[in-house]
Amino acid sequence: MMHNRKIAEIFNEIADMIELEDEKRIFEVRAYQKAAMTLESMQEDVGDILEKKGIGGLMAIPGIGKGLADKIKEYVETGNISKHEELKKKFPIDFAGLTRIQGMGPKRIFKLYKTLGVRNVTDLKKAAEAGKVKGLGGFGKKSEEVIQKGIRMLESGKGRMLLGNALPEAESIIAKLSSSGLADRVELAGSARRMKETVGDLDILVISETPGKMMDFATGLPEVKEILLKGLTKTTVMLKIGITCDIRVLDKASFAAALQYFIGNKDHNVKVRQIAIKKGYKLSEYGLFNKKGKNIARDGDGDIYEKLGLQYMEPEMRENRGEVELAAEQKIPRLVQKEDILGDLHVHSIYSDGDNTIAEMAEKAAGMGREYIGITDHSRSEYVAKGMDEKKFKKYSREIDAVNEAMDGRIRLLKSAETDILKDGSLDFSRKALDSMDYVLGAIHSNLGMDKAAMTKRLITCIEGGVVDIMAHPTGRLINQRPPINLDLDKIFDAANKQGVVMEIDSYPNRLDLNDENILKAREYKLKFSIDTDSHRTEHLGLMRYGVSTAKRGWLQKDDVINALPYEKLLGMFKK
DNA sequence: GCCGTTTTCGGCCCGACTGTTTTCAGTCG
Repeated sequence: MMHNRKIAEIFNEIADMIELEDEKRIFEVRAYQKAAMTLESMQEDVGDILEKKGIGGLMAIPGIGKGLADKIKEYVETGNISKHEELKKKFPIDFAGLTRIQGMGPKRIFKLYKTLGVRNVTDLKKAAEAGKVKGLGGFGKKSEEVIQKGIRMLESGKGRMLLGNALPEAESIIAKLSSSGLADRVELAGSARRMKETVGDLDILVISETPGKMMDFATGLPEVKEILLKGLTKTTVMLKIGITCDIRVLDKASFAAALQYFIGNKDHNVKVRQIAIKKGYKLSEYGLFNKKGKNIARDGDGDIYEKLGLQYMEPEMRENRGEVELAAEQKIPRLVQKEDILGDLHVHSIYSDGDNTIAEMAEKAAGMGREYIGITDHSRSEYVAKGMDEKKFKKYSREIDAVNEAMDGRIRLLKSAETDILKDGSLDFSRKALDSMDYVLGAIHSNLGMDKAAMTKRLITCIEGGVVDIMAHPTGRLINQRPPINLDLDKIFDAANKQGVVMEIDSYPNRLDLNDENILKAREYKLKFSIDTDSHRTEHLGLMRYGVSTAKRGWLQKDDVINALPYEKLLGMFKK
C-alpha cells in the first residue's frame, strides 16, 4: 500500500486551505507544497520508512520536520489527518480535483464555491455550461472557455508521456526550428533534457532576433494541434501527439542562465540559487548578476556552474539528490556515456517473440559498431511470447553458432536465453541447457502478484542457486501500465552482491528497469549493471540511449557497467 | 512549517502571461 501520493494530495489541499484562511501564512503553505512534491517523487513508501526507521526516518526527508512527520504518521496509522478534516469542514471543496484543471488555483476555486456553490469538477462543468461563470467579478467570457477547455483536457486523461514517445517528437521539432533560418540556437530543456522516464511537457529554448517570425513559424509546424498561448517570449502549443510544448525565445545575453534554469529541476535550481546568493551573486533565468548588477553568464549552462565554483553536472544528474553538494567539492564522477557501451546482452529473434532473424539482429548491431550481442530468446514457460522448449533451444543454439561464424569476427554472438524464474525460484531450462549458455539471463514473467515476502524469497532462491548471471528487468514494472513486483530490494541487492549477480537496466522506454532511484540504491551494494535494449526488432537496438541516460540518472560510471567491457573481459564476469 | 559553517529567529526564487483591469490578481513553472 503506497501512501505517498495520497498524503501529497492531502498536503496540497491543506496548503490551499491555509492560503485561503490567511494569506500571511504563505510560507507555511509553501512548506506543505514542497513536502507534497517531495513525497510525489519519492520511490520509497513513507509507511515503510516509518516502520523501519521511525519518525526520525521521516524527518530525515528534506522539507519534512517534526510537524509534517507527525501528520504522515497520523495518516499511516489512522487513514486521515485531523488538521485536514478540520479544514475540510470550513472548505468542503475538492481542491485536489479542481486544481488539476489548468488555470484553477485556490483563490478562484474558493470564489466559485462562495458565489456558485461549486464543490467539485462536476459542479464546475455544469456551472460553466450554464454560462454562470462569466460575469462573476474577475471571471469573463474567456475564463469560462478556458475552464471548459481545461475540463475537457482533464477528461481526455493524458498524463505524463513516455520519454521514448516525446523525445523523438522534440528532436524533430528542434531540427525544424534550427533549419528555419530564424534561430541562432535551439536547445531542449526541461525533464526531457534530463531524460526523465516520463515528461509532462516539452520545453524548447531558442535564440532569435526575430521572435515574432519565430513564433509564427513554430505555431505553424505540422506537429501543432492547437495554440494555447502565444507571446513574443513564450508560446505554448498542444502537439498532435497529446503533449504541450513551450517555446521560449531569448536573447543571446540571457541564454546561458535560461538554459540552466529551464533544464532544472526546480529543487536543483533552488539549491544552485542559494549558492549564488551566498557568493554574492543573483541568479535568475535572465542571467547571473554580480554585485554591480552586471550579467556575467556566457555561452551555456556550464558557464553558470563554473562561475559559481561548481563542477559541471550532466542534466541527468540534476534532481537535487546530493549532486550540488558533490559538485561543490569537485567530486562529480565521470558518468557512463553511450560511446562506452560495446555490446548488448538482451536481444530477441524470431526464435521467440522477436520480428527479425538472429542474422539480421547481428548484422544491424555490427553496423552500429557493437562488439558483441547476447541472443536471449524466451524459455518455454513464456508461451505467450512463443518461448522455446529444449528441442527448439538446440536448434537455436546451433543457429547462434552458425551466425557467429558467418559474421567472421565483425561482431561476436553470445549464447543465452531469457530464462523464466519460476514460482519456486527455479529456472525454466535443464541444467544441461543452462550450462551450454555463455551466460544466463533470468527474468520473472508470471505470478506477478505474490506478496513481498514470497516474491523476495523466490528471487533470492534463484540468485543463491548460483546459475543466473544477469537479472533482467528486475522489478517487472511497466510505466503507466503495471506496478513493480513486491520486493525487498535491500535483501535482493545484498544477495546479488554475494553471488555476483548483475542487475539489468532495461532500456525499453516503458520499462527502464531498474529505474534511476533503484540504481542509486543498488549502487550502494556495489553491484554491477548491464544496460540492454531488450530488442525485439532491429530498430530497437537504438534504444540504448534511454538505458544509458537512466544509468546516468543513477550516477553510474563506466566501471559499473559490464557491457562497457571488451569481449574477453566481459566473459570473465560470468559464472562459467 | 522548515531550516541553519553567518542564524534557533528570521528568512523562505521570481518573473511571464492572461484576463479583466484602469494598475493588478491569479496561476504557473
